Amino acid sequence: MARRRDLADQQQRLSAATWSVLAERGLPGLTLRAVAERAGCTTGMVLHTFADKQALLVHARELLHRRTGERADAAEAAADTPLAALRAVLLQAASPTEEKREEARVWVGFLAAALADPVLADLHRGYNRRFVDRVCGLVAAARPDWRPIDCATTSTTLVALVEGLNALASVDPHTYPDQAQRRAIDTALAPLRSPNGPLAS
Amino acid sequence: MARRRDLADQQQRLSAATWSVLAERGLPGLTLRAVAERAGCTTGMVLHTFADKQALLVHARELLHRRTGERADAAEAAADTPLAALRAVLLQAASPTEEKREEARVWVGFLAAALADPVLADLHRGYNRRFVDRVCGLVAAARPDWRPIDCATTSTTLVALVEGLNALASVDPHTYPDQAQRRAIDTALAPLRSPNGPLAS
DNA sequence: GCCTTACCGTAGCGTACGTTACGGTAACGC
DNA sequence: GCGTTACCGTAACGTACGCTACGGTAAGGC
Repeated sequence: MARRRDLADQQQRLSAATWSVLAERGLPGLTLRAVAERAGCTTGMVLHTFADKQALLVHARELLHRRTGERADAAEAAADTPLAALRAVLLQAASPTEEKREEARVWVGFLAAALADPVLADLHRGYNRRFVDRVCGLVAAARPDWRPIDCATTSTTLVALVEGLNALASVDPHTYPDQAQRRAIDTALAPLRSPNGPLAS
Repeated sequence: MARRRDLADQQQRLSAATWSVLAERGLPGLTLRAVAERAGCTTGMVLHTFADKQALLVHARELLHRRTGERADAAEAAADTPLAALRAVLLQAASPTEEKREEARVWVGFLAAALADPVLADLHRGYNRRFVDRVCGLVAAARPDWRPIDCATTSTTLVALVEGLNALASVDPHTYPDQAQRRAIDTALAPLRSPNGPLAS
């Protein structure tokens, strides 16, 4: 035998480098050479760890989902009521940390890549639907008196709002500052605090 | 002298071809050769009409803004009340036509491109701020009793929702069908029909 | 301590990109 | 109708890409 490498660690570090390049240079700047340089290795090592560029992209996409998922888990677990959990999950998705900003840029990059790459599109749909399902469950828990169709509409609305805020703020943080994002989310959550239905005034 | 070309017409046709390629192949597939092939000419003609690829991109971005702006103008003009105008403007941005779907994909592409291209980022910010201003004006007209800060928050919320719906539906139209988009917008417009403030239940 | 073997850096392949130089071609002035 | 001139198709340049083949190197087994 010869020396054994830590494959999982290499995959983690390389997909983190992929992420970093994606956030900084955008989708056109994501090349194997750029990833290798950022990771402090060569393109040979990159393609020994991942079969091809698409495998690297897929792994980085999974990493992004895992990170956001874990943060959502933590936010949800820390809240004591369903409404508070819902608000926490939505707010953390629009949190003002630089790390989150980077994630938003990467998310936009993968969204655009999914438009031309069926594999990335499938991943994106799956992850996004899971996020919608999570939000939908929290909405239903917060408002057990609502019909499922209302919960579904509300959850897609909330997810679209949060992702839209993230996408727009990633390019124009001045127009969409953190405070505005929080206010927007709280405005959208107002119907959940109302004694009426989601569409009633 | 020699034969004179219709520069404006060529620019229009080439940026339409650019747009078409962008919608179909995504940003990575947007090459001068693909644009030339789609426009039925050669790369030489493309680069005689536009100085370089970036000029072509900029012109296509302006064309996208002009189209969406004109449609918003039409929707706004056809409505008889400020609230109806606001709803029409938002709904046309999420209209279910294939043309609009194409625009959504192109918009996502330009959004991602703006993350790495300062020129496109400036254009994006300018156009988006104009859209927010338009929505803000309609909100203020529909609810003259609201404070400016509430109008601003509501308008950024509505714009983020609409753009988020467009972005998500462009990759996953099944999860975000037209009906769901319309319901989401009407849900978000509910506070404007309420006799209370934007944050009240 | 040597041999085997996995690992990965190097170098270069083929391809496609943006861009440019040049020559052919068609229209206008006269 | 002829020369001039703007226009644009052709072809190729340099570059950078994804990817691969090969050889050096270091870590294990015995």
